[in-house]
Amino acid sequence: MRFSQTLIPTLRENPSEAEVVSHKLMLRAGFIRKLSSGVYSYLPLGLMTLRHIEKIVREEMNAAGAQEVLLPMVQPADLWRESGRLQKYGPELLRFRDRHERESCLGPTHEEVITDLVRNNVHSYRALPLNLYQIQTKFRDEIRPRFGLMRGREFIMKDAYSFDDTDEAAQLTYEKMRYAYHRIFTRCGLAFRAVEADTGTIGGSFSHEFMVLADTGEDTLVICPKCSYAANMEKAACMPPPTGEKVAEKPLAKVETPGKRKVGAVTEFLRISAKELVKTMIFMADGKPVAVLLRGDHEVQPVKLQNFLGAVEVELATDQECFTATGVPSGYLGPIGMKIPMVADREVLAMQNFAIGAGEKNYHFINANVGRDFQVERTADLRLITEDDRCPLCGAGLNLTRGIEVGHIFKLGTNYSEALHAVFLDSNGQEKPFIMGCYGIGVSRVAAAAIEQNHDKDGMIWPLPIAPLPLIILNLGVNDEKITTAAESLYSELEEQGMDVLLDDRDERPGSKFKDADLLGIPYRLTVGKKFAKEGLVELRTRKTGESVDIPFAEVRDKIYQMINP
RNA sequence: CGGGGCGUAGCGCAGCCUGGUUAGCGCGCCUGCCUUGGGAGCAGGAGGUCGGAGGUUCGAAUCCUCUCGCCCCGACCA
Repeated sequence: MRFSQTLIPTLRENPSEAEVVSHKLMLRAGFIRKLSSGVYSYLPLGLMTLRHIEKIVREEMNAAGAQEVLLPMVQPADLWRESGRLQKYGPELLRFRDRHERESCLGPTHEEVITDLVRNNVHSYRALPLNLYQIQTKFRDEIRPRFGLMRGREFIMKDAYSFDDTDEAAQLTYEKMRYAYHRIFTRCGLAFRAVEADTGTIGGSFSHEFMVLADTGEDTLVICPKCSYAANMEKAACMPPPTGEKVAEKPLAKVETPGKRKVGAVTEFLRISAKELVKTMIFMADGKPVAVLLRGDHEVQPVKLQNFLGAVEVELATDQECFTATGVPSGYLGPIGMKIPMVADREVLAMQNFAIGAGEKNYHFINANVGRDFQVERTADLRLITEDDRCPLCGAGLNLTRGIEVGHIFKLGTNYSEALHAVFLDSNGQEKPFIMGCYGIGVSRVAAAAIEQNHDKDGMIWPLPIAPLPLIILNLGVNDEKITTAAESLYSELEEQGMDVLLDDRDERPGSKFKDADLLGIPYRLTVGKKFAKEGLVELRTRKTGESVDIPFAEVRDKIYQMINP
């Protein structure tokens, strides 16, 4: 590929629309251009990277026994009505009518279509297990697209759907996919972790998210450095509190705390730490108030509370809702005399002689104790895990890390097969719904995540397997016959050997070529310039390390070939 | 949808508040000279319905109304 003849519109300055580094760099390096909000065109270099990711995905999916298909992007609304998701999915599902006034939608995902395909064509346990995947453009009408390819409305996704006859078989399929995903992201050259995730509204027994580790990631992960434990913050379990030494219970006392409402103000006033106070927070769970008791320095994890209560929606109550529900102004709420259902975080049980709101304006109690002063019937792990917590499996200290979700695997069970009546006959002639799983990889997001994880101030630094090309050759003497001949012959020989090479044959000054080569992040760079003219040497530089070596021209081909095709 | 901000040349911006010749600047682009190992220099040049529509005015990039698009924060999410 010749730089001069390829559409690589590099930009010297950062486009004002971009906020995150992958977005900025993809625009600057001429990988993508925006058409409209959340919708991007892929230019040659961007597409080359996507193709490399896709190739790895295909190879590993095929190796895991999955078969590639390509499903329609335009889908009939009736199918979505049948699964019940036409209502549930909400405005993220882009709907429209065709010329015959038929209701249609753009596929944000393909559970319905695949289940329809399978129910019409697979009827026997003999055909199972079946695992079908596709690499397709999805459209989700996101409320707020942002961060370039990281959260576009249109994006490329690999999605696979598995169909099994028994739970054990489905479990095996799930494990195969988990293994395939490990191989895929490893082969992409990315640092990642698989974490336990909340199954969310999809339900099902379990789910793992594959997270590319990057400081700029949107999600926070909890990782144990000693054992294999890794989880999403939403899911991360907190160890039950240690049953410490019991100390003597002090008498409960009421103290005036005028105007002290926030934890910080109360503890400062009482000269105690937040760990010696139990705060009472009111949440509205599907419209009904619930009081949550929590150690002063902890925070509620709403998803845990939601799951514990079996609620669809959980929200922190407003001050008004608090007062209406309890008759006490927020800030002085306490468990004693609480009129509404209460639930305590487990950690509260380990506390003694702690402060609480008195349930009366401008007063708190000190030296309160569970059991003596009030009862808690329901306790659970409800709080957000912190850096001070210990691994729930092995007890080691935990690390919190940022990550970007690039893959998600779910065991779906029979949710969709039952809704769409997708059934088969088992060996006993019994009709049964397929046991399904679904497995997604955000292909375009992988590219963005790779940049978030691998870049420096000069530009991208692509891992070799997914780089648009492995090598760029800089001709620093386009007006020098000797240098040009050498660069051109090197280029054509390597291309003949089947290697993708970008030849910078532009009539630009050396500085510009170096800057662009860095920006594009191509792993290896060969410079043919004045050192060649004088001494017959070309410079080989590694983008990641910045290390360079001078190599006699005659040895370069072999050296390159070894490095790039190990 | 709520809050904030921005649309002026391919990119980044100034000008707008306080209306007044031909709308500027840097980068990029084209031509020539010169230069050639980390985004050189000189000279010349092309490129604008000032997002769009309507209004106020002798006169609108500038003031008013409407509208479209984009970005950021929040709720939501691969």
